[in-house]
Amino acid sequence: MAQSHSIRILLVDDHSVVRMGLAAVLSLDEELTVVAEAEDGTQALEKFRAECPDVTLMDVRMPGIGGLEALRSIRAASPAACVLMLTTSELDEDVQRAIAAGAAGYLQKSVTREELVRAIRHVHAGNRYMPEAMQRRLAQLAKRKHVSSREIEVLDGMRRGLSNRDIALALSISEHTVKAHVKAILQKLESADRAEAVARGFEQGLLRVDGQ
Amino acid sequence: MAQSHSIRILLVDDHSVVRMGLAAVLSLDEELTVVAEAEDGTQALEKFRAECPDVTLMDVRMPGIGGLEALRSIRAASPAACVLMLTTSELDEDVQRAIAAGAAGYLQKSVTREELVRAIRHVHAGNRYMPEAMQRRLAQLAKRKHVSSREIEVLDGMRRGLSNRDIALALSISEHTVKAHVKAILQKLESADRAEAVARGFEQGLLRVDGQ
DNA sequence: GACGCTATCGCCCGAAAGAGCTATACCCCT
DNA sequence: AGGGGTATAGCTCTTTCGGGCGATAGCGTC
Repeated sequence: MAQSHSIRILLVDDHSVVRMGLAAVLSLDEELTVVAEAEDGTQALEKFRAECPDVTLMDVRMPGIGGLEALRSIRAASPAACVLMLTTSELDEDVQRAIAAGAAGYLQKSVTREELVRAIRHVHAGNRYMPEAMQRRLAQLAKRKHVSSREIEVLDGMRRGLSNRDIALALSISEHTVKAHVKAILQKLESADRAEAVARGFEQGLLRVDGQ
Repeated sequence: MAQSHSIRILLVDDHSVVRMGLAAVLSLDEELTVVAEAEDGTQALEKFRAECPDVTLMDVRMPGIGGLEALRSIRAASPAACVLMLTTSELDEDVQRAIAAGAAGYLQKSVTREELVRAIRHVHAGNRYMPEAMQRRLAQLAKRKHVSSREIEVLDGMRRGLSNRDIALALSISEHTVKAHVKAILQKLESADRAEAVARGFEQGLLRVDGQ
């Protein structure tokens, strides 16, 4: 079998157009072979198990089980899995999470053919791949204060227009505690009031349009 | 020339991967010819002028001059232009604006090859093309109360954490007027307070992560 | 074990927000 | 000419918010 020096690739993206684009780009290189495609996280895990690809190219944002969860599942099933994450938007939060979850690299979809191929070879060789723009973003991200999960629950209450008291009721804690959380949130997000905090939440990917 | 029955197409998308995917999809059909590609709004207008394509496939969201403005420019230059807008997210606000700006149709990037080709033929024949999902979205959208541009300015002030007085100063109007606007915004967006209003603003595409 | 971070709970207080009410002037469309 | 939407402006009142000042307890790390 002459496949030993061929890089076997799994494509995961909910947009068929993007899958076709990636397939077209990759087919130009003899060494790269797309062995399977998936259009959501569940399929991705199935195909991964079935094909054991050398490299997985996966969109971060997908309906249903998102790319991040799929990444975690894959890495759980096969810790050595080599997964390159793709993103349209550069929603910061995701980059960090993906790295933490063991992504081998992170790319924007605006990537050129050359860089994409380079990235695939790079991660296949066992390295990490992170474009400069992303690195800068990560650096910025690292500067940001970490917002705890409890605080995000409170922030989500604000986003839904709840008063401190209502949030307290919803979370079964005292209003004073909620105020303490709100205060911490405003500090961490450098916001003057809850409205700005909610805006920052969206900007930083802590809150999502599609309802978390 | 046997080109009379060939549909000449201009592709506009900032993601090269997507352009290649579209090109790959379209090349499967003999009748469809991609005559040019552009990766931003400015280029789109240039290429449009140079090639006078029968159909333009354009992404809504692009860096710099967005797809909507490009659409307007093209329609201004050539009112009969046939432009199909493509979108990743289904950010509601844009659909409506694109229709208003004279788009011949609206597609999501998750579209199948068949539907894409059908859509192109359809609009080339002079019809409008709007998938059911989009139509439903438009219907929902129509129910929403229209937020005036002045109100969006005020909403943007809230998003930046400004108090009513600060917004008043920034817009050179009285604080009372700002309060009136805020009240109108809360009503229209069915929000309990400014925090929820800001959240709705993001959800409805009135506010954007990338800074409007 | 000490430190840091988090979650929890407490009080006081001034400033801001939002509800309720009214009113004028403008523009566009019918 | 009239009606609907918008922008502007004013008033009062109650609620909420956010700042400032605390405190205790748990959990993980160094």
